[in-house]
Amino acid sequence: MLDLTISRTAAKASVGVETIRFYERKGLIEQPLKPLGGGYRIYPAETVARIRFIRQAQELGFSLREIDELLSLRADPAMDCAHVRERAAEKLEEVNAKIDRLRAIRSALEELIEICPGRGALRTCSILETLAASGETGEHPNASRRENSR
Amino acid sequence: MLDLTISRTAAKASVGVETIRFYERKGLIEQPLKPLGGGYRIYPAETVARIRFIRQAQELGFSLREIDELLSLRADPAMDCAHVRERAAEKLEEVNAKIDRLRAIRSALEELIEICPGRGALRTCSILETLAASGETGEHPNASRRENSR
DNA sequence: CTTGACTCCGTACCATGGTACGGATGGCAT
DNA sequence: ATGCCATCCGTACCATGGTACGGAGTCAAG
Repeated sequence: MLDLTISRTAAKASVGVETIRFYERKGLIEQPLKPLGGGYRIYPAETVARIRFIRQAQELGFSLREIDELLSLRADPAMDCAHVRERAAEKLEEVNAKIDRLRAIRSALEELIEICPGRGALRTCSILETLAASGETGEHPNASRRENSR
Repeated sequence: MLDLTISRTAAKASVGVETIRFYERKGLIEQPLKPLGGGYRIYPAETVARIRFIRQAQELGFSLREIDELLSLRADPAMDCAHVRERAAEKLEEVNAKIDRLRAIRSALEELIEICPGRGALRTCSILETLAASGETGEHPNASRRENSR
């Protein structure tokens, strides 16, 4: 198989060359050493998987910083396992919360599809109304002092 | 109940005042009319729900443009129902894809948590390795030559 | 009728996540 | 040895999604 130069790596990972360099600068992927004696860098196949993971995680609303945290979670003898476990559990909570919210949106979309062309379609219904079950939470540490009187 | 001025609306929705103005400029929420005879704008309660939805959807990786599309999906007599249905079905596909990817990440995290502190922990395992099942797909129409767009 | 907090509006600035550009260098086929 | 493309590296620029700021107007209490 052909060596993974940067442009071939980029093509396999479905990103541009500049994106790979950008991730290297950000420390998300490791820049391979230049071959001794000069020449071009060769990337390990794992880099392709890593970039793909980055892009997928981004579409799920994780920032590059968070993705870096996810990627550095590894169970190996060089890591403090209790720490890894703890961080993984936190991430797991976030992921579960996202799944729940996506499921709520999914239900709303399904209801919309079901209602829409059914009969005379005289019923009105938007995503927001369908989602109305979503509860009230706390206030924000911002704005309006003097909440009383008026 | 007290009138929802912009700062009270912002507090209820857990965002800053400036964020509301920004969303108005972008057309994501409608700016209420100023009361005739001058004075401050009063926001309908629905705006709070709308803003909360926007923030949640953002955390799920939707852009403001996409969120606008989601919010404008409504089954009502003024809309072309077949069109709404079609767009809703597209969004539903996206949402399902996101749920699937999150589930894969969840499994990886669970495996990590399970493996990590178990025994001698001599096994090495990262999220990426755990996710290795995620398949290879095609190449990108990118790479060599800088003449492409996205 | 003054004071202090809030609104309104325009414009400027900021962080994140890239994209593009340009000059120097490397690889390789003719 | 000469093109021609790709790599390398630094710097500049860009879009998105806000955040901050300044000045003028508004409201309500004292």
